[in-house]
Amino acid sequence: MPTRTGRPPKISRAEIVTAADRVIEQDGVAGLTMRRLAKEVGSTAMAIYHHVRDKDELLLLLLDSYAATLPKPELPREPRERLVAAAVAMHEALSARPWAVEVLRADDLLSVGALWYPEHIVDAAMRAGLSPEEAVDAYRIVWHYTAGEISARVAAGKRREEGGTTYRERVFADLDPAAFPRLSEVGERWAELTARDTYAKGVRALAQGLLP
Amino acid sequence: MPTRTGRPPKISRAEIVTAADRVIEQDGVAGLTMRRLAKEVGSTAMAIYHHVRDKDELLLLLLDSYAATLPKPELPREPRERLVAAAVAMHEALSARPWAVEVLRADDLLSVGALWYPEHIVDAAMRAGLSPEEAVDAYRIVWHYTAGEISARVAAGKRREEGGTTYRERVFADLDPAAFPRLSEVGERWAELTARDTYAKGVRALAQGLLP
DNA sequence: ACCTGAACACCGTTCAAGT
DNA sequence: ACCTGAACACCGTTCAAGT
Repeated sequence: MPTRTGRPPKISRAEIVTAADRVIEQDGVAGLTMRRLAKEVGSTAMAIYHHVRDKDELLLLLLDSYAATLPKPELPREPRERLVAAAVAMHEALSARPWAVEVLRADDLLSVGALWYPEHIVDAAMRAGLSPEEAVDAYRIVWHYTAGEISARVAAGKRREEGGTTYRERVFADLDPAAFPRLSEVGERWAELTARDTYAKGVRALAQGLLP
Repeated sequence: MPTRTGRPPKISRAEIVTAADRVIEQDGVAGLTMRRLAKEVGSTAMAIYHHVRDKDELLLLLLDSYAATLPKPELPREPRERLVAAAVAMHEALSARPWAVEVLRADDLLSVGALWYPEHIVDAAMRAGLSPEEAVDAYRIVWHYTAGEISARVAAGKRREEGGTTYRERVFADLDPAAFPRLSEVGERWAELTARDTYAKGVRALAQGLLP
């Protein structure tokens, strides 16, 4: 074992990661800047680059550290219910850290610690009788739906925070009933209807449509 | 009609919008900066602010101008097929301008000119026998899936461009077969399997699961 | 009325120098 | 080996001044 020499470190990778998590909790991902993070760890922005290659790597570290804490619930035996339960668990994990979706969108699969979810969704699909290829398709379809739902939820939250009439409201306000009879029919109830949580409904539909 | 006085304009809103579309076509949304756009219209960044409130408004204008050009295909009569066809058309429209999803994620509905899609998806769902509430749920679920699929596609494209081993590949490389038997089984074929276009398969599953 | 240039308050990151 | 400060090359946007 080589003797470590030189100046002893003031900050560690672990410290940086927990500080970053704290910053995101307070100010959102957009609030996580290298300078702000430096302040949080009581150092300078440039010191961080000595422990982490760049901001992207930091986000991946953050992801892994969060993934490690995820619960691995007992899943029902019946294949269709099993798939739905695993998907709902994945959705819950992401709901707690919605920024993770933005980081993960790059890959249609979660980080190391979160492989549990795809594993069990693929497993459920295969237990239901799908081939490996079909099971992977099923997982990806569920993932796209899940990621899309979370993204919309995040965006809707931001919109509500900012307040004011949204583009959507203005669009609905001067809607031509002749051209859009169905949307006009729903009309003003749109906001109320779109606030409902329909995630589970969607996964159940997917499970029914995808599994034999 | 009041007489317009003062310095005649050198650039117009329409010019700005078409220039912005050109910039995005060449350099992607990330490449669309006010300074870059100014160069494209042959003016200064600040001149643009005289025609457009801010960058967000510019993106909405861009969206509307694109939406106006969208085809409105004849749809099949049979409700389930009708829903699938409308969704596929929406997916195609977004595939051609993937940045639109990023702008639209804010609202779970398209811009004025693109209302055609939700209108017909809701219509198909109601023709199939769903209540207005259920039909809106169905639309939103289809929208989340569609947006998620496009986002993943965009991200995958970027990843491929940048090249090099991705995080995902590294994750798969040292996969514990005991902990993740199903994923290990698929293993190296993952990249090949996830490259397949499964959008239509997903919508068909949704249609089957959501409609009576 | 429309356009311009300089400037502000930010980014992530590099570089050369310190301890 | 680790940290620092100054600096670079960017952002979107504001402001005061020009034509």
